[in-house]
Amino acid sequence: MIQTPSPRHPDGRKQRSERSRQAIVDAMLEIIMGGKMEPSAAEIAEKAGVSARTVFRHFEEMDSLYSEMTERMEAEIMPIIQQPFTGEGWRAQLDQMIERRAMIYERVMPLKIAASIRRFSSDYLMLNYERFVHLERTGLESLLPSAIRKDSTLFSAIEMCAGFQTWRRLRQDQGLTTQQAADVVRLTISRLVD
Amino acid sequence: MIQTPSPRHPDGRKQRSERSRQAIVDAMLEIIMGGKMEPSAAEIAEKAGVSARTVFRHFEEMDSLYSEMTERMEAEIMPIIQQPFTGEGWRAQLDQMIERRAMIYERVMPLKIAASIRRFSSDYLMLNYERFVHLERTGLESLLPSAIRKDSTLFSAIEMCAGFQTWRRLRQDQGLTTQQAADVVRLTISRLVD
DNA sequence: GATTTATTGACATTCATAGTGTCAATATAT
DNA sequence: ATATATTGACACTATGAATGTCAATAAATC
Repeated sequence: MIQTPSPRHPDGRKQRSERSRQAIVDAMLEIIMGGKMEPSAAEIAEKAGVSARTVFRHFEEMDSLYSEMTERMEAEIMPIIQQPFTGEGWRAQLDQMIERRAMIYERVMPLKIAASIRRFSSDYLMLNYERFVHLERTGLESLLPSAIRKDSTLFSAIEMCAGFQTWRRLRQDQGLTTQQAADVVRLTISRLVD
Repeated sequence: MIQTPSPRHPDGRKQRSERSRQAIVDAMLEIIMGGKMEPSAAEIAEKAGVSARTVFRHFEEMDSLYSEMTERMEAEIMPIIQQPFTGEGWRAQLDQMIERRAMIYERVMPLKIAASIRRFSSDYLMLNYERFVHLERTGLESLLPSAIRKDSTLFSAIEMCAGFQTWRRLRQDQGLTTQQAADVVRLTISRLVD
């Protein structure tokens, strides 16, 4: 990360550099959101309006680019995740969490898929994938009553239902709409906790 | 597929060719089952004890190799799938189907993952992926009573629980044992159908 | 406006992978 | 011994990830 000393009017050359860098990440996001799961550096460069050499001036390797993209995505969804629940009681809060996750997963789906299909050839992406699954689990642990948490089969079932890959399967593999997918997750989880 | 006229004693040269071909598919399976999700043609050739050129003599492209691997896998699991259910009633048969699927999914998991991470850059693998999901669905449709089939939310929930990607998530992402994963699937489906 | 400094473009290059053409080497059949 | 099929070895192309180098361009300074 470039540490800028924040002068009164920053260096125009440094601003140009930062514009290039952001354009590259923007291009990556646009290409993946547009449905191409495996953009090449050349494609990203072309969309960003820079040369391929410049892509590798700003990002040491493709993994760095995925990393920046992930940070951008997480910066976007963190405010949603960190919002306190308004519901009274864990059931109402669980409902809210499911609702939020549906929205979040829908938003980041192409990016998550793009990263996940590369995870076997990238230590960084594999660790990041595992970290996300871990966050999914701890998010539930912080919410569910101890009786459910202690029942590992039940807890794992809820964790499975509330995870990104399950959402992706409902939406992409089973072809459900956002509403239908949300209905399926709600139904399954309600049967498990009741 | 090579159409052999089945002579009394087949041509030694043709037998040699067939041995090479099987060695290549065997090598592919061994490398993937050994945990390397993205074997290169060079790696496959080396393990098969043939040259890389020979790999591309027998298989026009890598997709053809995945195709043969898939056929090999399906030939192996078809007898299990086609076995008639012994249980009385759809609930008992559903239990048996879940049991069989757990076994089948466990067996083919590395191959399925290896194929699935390439599906966005291969029409063949994408179609094959979608065909598999379709088979998962129709397998359930042939078994479940019409009341459940008509409730699309409920049916989709069961379909989700009984699918390969859910099994993969439980085993790989959530780190459950085969037994624990089967317990989760049984619990979730029993809550849905009861 | 000239000069300096930083950023980028253009190009050649390497390495890995998928894939192909060609010819010699080897295995098998006659 | 000769003919035929299969394969190995090698050179090659294309694509993608990545790097080195130098000129072109943009921005800052004098």
